[in-house]
Amino acid sequence: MRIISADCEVTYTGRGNTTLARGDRAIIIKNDGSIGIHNEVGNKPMNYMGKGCVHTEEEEDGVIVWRFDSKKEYIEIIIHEIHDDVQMDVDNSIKLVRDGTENDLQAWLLDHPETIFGEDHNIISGEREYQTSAGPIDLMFFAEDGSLRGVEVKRVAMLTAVDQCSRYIEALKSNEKGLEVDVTLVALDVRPNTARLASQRKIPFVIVPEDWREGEECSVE
Amino acid sequence: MRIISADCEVTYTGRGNTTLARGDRAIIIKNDGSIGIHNEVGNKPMNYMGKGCVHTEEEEDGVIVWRFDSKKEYIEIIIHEIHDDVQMDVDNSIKLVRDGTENDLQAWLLDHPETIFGEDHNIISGEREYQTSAGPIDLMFFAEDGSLRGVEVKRVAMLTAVDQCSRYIEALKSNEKGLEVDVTLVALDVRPNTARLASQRKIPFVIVPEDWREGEECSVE
DNA sequence: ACTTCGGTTATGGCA
DNA sequence: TGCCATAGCCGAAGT
Repeated sequence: MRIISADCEVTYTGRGNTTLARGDRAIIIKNDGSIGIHNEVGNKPMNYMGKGCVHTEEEEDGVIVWRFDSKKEYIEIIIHEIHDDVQMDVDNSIKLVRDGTENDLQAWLLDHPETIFGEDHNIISGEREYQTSAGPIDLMFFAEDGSLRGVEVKRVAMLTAVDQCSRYIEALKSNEKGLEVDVTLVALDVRPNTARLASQRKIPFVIVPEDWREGEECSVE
Repeated sequence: MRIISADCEVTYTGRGNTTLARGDRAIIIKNDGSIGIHNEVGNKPMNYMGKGCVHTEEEEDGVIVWRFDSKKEYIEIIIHEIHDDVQMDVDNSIKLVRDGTENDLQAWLLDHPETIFGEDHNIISGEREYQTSAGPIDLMFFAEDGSLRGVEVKRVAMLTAVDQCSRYIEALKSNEKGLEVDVTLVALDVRPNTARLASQRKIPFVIVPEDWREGEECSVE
């Protein structure tokens, strides 16, 4: 990647419009064609464009103009002065390994329905990504009495998670007529407003302890 | 900011856990204490931490270990070799100016209820951020006949926007008893699924032309 | 190509 | 400070 320190001004046009007045910035141009213009605060660039944009350069009235063009977006940088310009070579084949994602939590919950429904539950089986007319629900458990017990899993549950549950209930009630149906919200963290809304709508929610995996190892012993 | 090209490996612990095997990366440390570890793809760092984390450095068994510590998060970088290490000074006082945001659209719609309700509307007045028990709704218009006509504004409306409308209707109906109430979804783009859900729930929606501001200038003339 | 959804979302605004 | 909603969200997976 190429990293440039420059006195510059930036205009962006595309999904919105932005202008950035003249000043010193760090410009990062990566090999995949993505570009970011950084100030001294935070990880997000002030301006940016995704992979695959085309970089052109020309001189107009004594200043250099860089243009970055994708189909529907456009950045123009007026370069008044370049202070520094370095090249850094970087490995891009090695992938980051994630652990403790929502995906992991889902898989774990599938094997631990007692976390959701209590030790005396009557769940026979369960599956992931059960299809409903409102989209796939994270987990679906099947109980001895024939009832369907859906579960929406989140790391952090906010208001929209409750809305999702409502949509699934709506869909299941109209499609699985005659069957007993409920949907439970399960998360590591449920915000106060979210808990309130869930209660209002009679949607049960369960908070999973942060150390769910450690708890697992203990219970195995 | 300081930018380092280094052969390194990274572990992150906090909201989740990640590991990144040894390889060449670009490490950006900003003055506000944020840090990002970049590969050659995209604008997002592979690993990162927000402003205010504390940087310590020590040597262990011949390799250098950098630690970045905030209250609840933690990054450890094992530095095998530093290829390059540059300092770039950057202006951080100049703000990015945005235009055409949802905020601008809201302000414009407040002055143009006909866009939402048609030329023969009976709106007397309107205000922004009208408080409901489900949070503030973007716009509230007051009609001649005393009815309340809420508007949720989005640039791009997805399913969650419909859910928001439902929440506001829920809240308004229970708190403004006796008054006629409706909520309209207004956006530059309403996705097909979103339109379907809105129709199902009898929530009207309006698509504003992309050139709404230009249209304004024309109609003024 | 487009849509949908998770994310260590980040970031700003407001209570 | 904590909580909520937006974002030019990004990026990935499925269709």
